[in-house]
Amino acid sequence: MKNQSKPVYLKLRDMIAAAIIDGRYAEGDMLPSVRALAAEQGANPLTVAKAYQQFQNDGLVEVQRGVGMYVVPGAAGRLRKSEREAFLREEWPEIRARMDRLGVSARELLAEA
Amino acid sequence: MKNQSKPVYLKLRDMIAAAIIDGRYAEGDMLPSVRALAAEQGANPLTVAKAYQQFQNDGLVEVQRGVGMYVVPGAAGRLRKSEREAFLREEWPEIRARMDRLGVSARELLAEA
DNA sequence: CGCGGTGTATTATGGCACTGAAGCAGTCTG
DNA sequence: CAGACTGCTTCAGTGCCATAATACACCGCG
Repeated sequence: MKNQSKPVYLKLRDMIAAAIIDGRYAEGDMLPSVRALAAEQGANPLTVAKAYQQFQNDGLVEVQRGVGMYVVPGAAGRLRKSEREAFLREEWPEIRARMDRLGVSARELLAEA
Repeated sequence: MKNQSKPVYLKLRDMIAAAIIDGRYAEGDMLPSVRALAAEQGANPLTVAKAYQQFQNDGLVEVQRGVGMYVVPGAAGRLRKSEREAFLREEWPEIRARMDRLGVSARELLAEA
């Protein structure tokens, strides 16, 4: 029902963001090259570059031309913080309203953990 | 952060679905004509028709040619049920994983209610 | 019947996002 | 310098979305 086909570059972006937050791409580490990640994910190098671009703009990764892209110190924390705020501010209210309309109990779902 | 620009016809679809579930378009009622709703929402009649089309396909709305489109009896319940299932199956797991990663606790979410 | 209200089909057009292919530019290593 | 790696730029193709302008088919009412 819901169109779950997000653009590839956004899926990659989320994938990378999760990896940074979880520390699988540690601060100071070099990210996989666009070509390497593209090959691994079966995507186009340009599409990967577009995903990386998002992080550059936010200053979470730094580019060394001809070398690679590095995770900036503090990136994991800042990323978690900003995503957390964005989630609470923009996504949760809608989700909550949706759950109420559909008769889904938030308390019930959150208790399962 | 999250791209909130969904296609117009999907936004209309969600808007109408919410109205049906909430009973603002009651079962047996006639929906606004494509031209009327288009004018009201500043959209194109064809785009509205495309949104309505979704509900016809699911048998939630019946067309009386030359008259209008009517909400089928039981539509609200069926719609709520199917959306509820889709939500729990497709959206909730991702939301839950996201919350865990971002360190959002159930407690702080439920406190707002 | 005639008129104005419904939804629908057709065709064309412009815009935009996504993806892709090839090549350019910078850096490191030997 | 030569080669192999990096990211980046440019040009192009594809498909979806939204819009528009018509035209058609049906119904209810006077």
